[in-house]
Amino acid sequence: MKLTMKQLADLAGVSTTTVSLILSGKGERFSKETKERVKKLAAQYHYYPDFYAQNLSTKANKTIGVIVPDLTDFFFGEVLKGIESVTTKEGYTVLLFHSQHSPKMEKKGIELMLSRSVEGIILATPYTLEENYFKHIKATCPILLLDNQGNKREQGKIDIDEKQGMQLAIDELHRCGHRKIFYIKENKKYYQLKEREKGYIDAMKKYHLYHPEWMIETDLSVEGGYKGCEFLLSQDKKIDAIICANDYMAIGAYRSLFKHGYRIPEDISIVGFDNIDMASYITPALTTIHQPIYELGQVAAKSLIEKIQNPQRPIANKTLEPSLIKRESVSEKI
Amino acid sequence: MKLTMKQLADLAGVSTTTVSLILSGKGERFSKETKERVKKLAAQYHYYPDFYAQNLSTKANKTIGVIVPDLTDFFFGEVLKGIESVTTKEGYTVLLFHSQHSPKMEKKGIELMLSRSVEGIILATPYTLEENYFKHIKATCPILLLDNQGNKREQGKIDIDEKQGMQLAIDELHRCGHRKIFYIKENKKYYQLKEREKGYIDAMKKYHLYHPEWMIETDLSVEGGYKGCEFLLSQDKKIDAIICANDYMAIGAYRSLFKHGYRIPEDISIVGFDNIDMASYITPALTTIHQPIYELGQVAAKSLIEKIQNPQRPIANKTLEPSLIKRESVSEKI
DNA sequence: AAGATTTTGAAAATCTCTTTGGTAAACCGG
DNA sequence: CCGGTTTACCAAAGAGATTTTCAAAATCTT
Repeated sequence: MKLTMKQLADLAGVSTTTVSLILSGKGERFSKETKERVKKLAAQYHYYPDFYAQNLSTKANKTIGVIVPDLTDFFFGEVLKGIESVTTKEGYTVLLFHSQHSPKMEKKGIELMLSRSVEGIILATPYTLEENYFKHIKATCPILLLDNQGNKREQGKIDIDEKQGMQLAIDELHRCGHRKIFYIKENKKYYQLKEREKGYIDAMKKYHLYHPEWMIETDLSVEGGYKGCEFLLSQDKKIDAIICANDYMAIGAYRSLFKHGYRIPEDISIVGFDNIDMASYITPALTTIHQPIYELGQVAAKSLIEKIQNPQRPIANKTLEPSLIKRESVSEKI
Repeated sequence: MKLTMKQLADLAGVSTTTVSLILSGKGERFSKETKERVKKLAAQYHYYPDFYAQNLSTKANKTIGVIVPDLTDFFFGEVLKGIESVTTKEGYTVLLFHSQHSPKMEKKGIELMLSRSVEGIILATPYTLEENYFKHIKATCPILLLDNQGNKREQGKIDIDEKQGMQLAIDELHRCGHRKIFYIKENKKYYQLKEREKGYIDAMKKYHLYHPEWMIETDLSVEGGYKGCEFLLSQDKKIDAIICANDYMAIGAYRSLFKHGYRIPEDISIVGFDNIDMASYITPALTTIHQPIYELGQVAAKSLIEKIQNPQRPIANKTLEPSLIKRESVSEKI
């Protein structure tokens, strides 16, 4: 049912050369009539070149591969949007792969990318890649690790300074007069969370406030935040403020606090982490740490495209800075 | 830098036929040594066949194309997850395209899909397709319209009964004794929203409660819901309940009501629409209409794959039923 | 009008794989 | 030891584009 170029050429009474050159805009040298006849027929029959055949000869497909563990996660969704904003501007197409949090799938994704000769890869997953395999990929096409494990690669790493974000949160709480600052955390899943925890510990030590038992471990989800907060309240401790490892957890904490009749921020202050959309919509609006995730995606895509265009130049490592978004969930005690 | 099959064959001292057959598992007829030698070399050099060349000869790529306007929208994200859950089970790969709410981009996406010889297409965008073009696509590969405009195609349409959802909401409010039921709506963007509005009008008429001025038009967003509610409150009318055209708007309405000191649901009841994750996390948890969106994606993918496997059989139209999720935002007045 | 030049378009090589149709060597029964 | 079967492998023909090279026709020069 699909027309080949040969068939179209026969229809127009010309050779495939002619069709190819005219349709790709390189055919000024042909007579006006020929050009128009070919173009008209192509449109009429909805002709479009076969992508596979095209690639086989040209090898320049203006495609970059992006591998993420989970699209529905706010973080990766945002990163992807950032990436797409620059790729579309630069005329690149994104080939997306969804590893579903499985390192095995991730490897499959990389193979998929390589077999499709993408011009570059952005790997936004948190697993460590075997060193040899990484080298092999790098020999084939540029690859960029986004917010990855923190494994000490010499180049091609883009991330956010998570520790700094936690500093910001604690500095603000301290400035507002809070001292008993608890942390609802999770530490299995991602490298980032370990960094946040380190940040908490360092900052609390800085103010001589560090107590290991002020850290509550739970799941990284609304439900987890709820449970963590319930546990905390059950202990009958005096609480000034709670920092949650992400905004979802903070939303869970809200639910628990409301249930027990606490007022936010009058009784207990809350700080989240990530600045998801919802953070500004809940009541009271959540004070949180903004992670420049969209920018992270943009910077990554820019770096990669630059590398594609100048293969000899190395990809610079980049670390972006988070910022504090003050809203309504922290009270000024002083 | 990338090895071709020919190079690998030379390395192993065999022909490309041999390599091809062995690596694709169709080479039992070769000697054990040859098989092992080839496999070992392939692994050692990380060989994988060029996807484009492969497709050029085989034409069976086990890929279906999915076109959505916006990935970050809850609805499309959920649909995509539903689709992927069945495609991966059936061994199909999804080629995703993001039309960014532009009909022009959408056409480009379709062309992309066709030029890559996908075996089928799921079009999840709300625009009407020119009839001729639609026929052309259908002649090339199966296509399925997901929750589309409601344009009267004879086949290949899958959607949700939005009107029924609104009925459910109003029946429940009425049952609970609410009479002054307002509707915060938007009606420019999607076909679905028009259906919801029709559903509101029909159901209100059924109970002889219909007043056109009880419908407030605003944007389809948290911000829009907030503004719509502010406007409503400014009118000093007696309000029993507010239905919002989606959950985001309901979250906006919460914010406005809290600001003015109203209690939900004691003073005013709220019903949302869509059942997004957040709906169960906010306080009070939002009573809403669950749209079987994930299932919608699943049904669509199943239908399409069935069509691919039995091309002669037509795709059945399907309409899924929404359901009421009772939570905490509606009070029982009786 | 003969030779040079330009215009127009076709033939053929190329890209990498799959698959069909072989062939050469080994083996086997009689 | 000869025709027939197996075993183990290869050559070559596609698949549908792009692109270089080359040839015929038209036009220009003097």
